[in-house]
Amino acid sequence: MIDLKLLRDDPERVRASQRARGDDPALVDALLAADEARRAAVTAADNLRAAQKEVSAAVRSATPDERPAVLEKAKALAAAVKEAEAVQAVAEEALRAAHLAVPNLVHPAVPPGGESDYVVLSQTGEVPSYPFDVRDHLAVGEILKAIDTERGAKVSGSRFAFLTGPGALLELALVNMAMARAVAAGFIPMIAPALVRPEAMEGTGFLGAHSAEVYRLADDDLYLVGTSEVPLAAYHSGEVLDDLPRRYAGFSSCFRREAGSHGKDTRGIIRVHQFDKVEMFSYVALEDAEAEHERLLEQEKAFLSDLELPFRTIDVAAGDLGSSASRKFDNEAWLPSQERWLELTSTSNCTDFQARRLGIRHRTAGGPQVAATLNGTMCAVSRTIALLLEVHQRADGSVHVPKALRPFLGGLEEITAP
RNA sequence: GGUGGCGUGUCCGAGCGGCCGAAGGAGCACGCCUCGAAAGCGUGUGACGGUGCAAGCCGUCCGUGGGUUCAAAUCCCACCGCCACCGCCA
Repeated sequence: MIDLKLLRDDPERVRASQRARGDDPALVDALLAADEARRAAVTAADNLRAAQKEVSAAVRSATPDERPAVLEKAKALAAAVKEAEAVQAVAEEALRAAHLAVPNLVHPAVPPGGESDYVVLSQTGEVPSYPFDVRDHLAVGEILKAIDTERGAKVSGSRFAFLTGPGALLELALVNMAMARAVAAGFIPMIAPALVRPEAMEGTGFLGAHSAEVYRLADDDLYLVGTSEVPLAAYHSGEVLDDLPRRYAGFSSCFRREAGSHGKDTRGIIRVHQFDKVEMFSYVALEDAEAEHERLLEQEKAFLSDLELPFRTIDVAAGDLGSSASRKFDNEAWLPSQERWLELTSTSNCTDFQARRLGIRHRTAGGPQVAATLNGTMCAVSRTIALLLEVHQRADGSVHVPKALRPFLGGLEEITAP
């Protein structure tokens, strides 16, 4: 939710943000109107309530013969209050709906336009060339007996896989490495629930445009999270925090229906319904949000560098931002089998948008203030494994293990076919 | 799943249907005392919304949502959560 005070002060800024996203600026004017309607309703109801309180107090002190008349008056006012409160409730609900429809303000530096209008900020490492025919990650994984998608499909359906032998060990190594780095950088490690209540899902904005992506357990009214951003953001919902920043690194399984991606990335484990992830999540003061965003980005870049994966960093265009994000950086690693860049990690600055929705504030000298929230992927495991297998493959099908990962694999320097 | 108990401000904790935004503590802040501190004493100390240039004024909030009533922290209902015991279970 955007700040309504800001909206009243500078509606044109919000309209401009809408245009940058390719969204409808009329939503802004609808919100302004709803805001005004609510204030009118609140004022009317407040005045009636004040009058009712007064008369109500007079009931006690009334003499027996004035009493019936006062009671009569009180009853009439009570009815009027009830009516005014109904009007207020309707106005408040209308405001809420209009409020939810307006996405976060886009940061001024964000490139305008759609999905393809991103700006490349940097490239780290060189695009590799191979003196042999490269295999894709699934082919490598099958040679090494690291991935079994056929049995994944037999047991659970398409887009499910077993990680076997070295694949399973690779996952544990990556998770441990990601956690170790997060801890060293001051993040509190967390094992987060993967099932959450509707409020957590709503509060983080995942039941809006992306609700078709989300698994729901209808019998229990619980949702399977697509990222531990959800439990980590909801963790402090409704709280006033004494001290910021708070930095968490959450590990959880992630579940995605991939409803709109039929036929896309169907081979291997690049796009699966279930994977594990280590996610960084920061709560900071609003004025520190940009610096924190850089910090998260640096963590992500260092992690990928240490895995010796070539990647580029892009500034995602306004039209491709999620509704909560004011700015988003993606790190895209080189996928040799397809000779293209593939999104591997991502970090979003949600400013105070998500926190306002979840009621997360912190104490300042000037009273409680809405916090800012940011999230960033440390390691999305399945996709990282896919890239390690592809990028570090050798002609004989064996795979080089990056130095930084070796301590987490018992010193193993290469993975070879069994 | 069953039975019983409980949810009040930063925390503990009291609260007869109206005089309760709410006693009393603790904590915290400031002041006095002190060479300094502790102790002691005094004062202050919630959030949100509306309105106003402002001081202020008005309204809402006692887990959440409904209901009864002129009037609800207080009575009724539902839900959520916590605790204890029993059953089941990794």
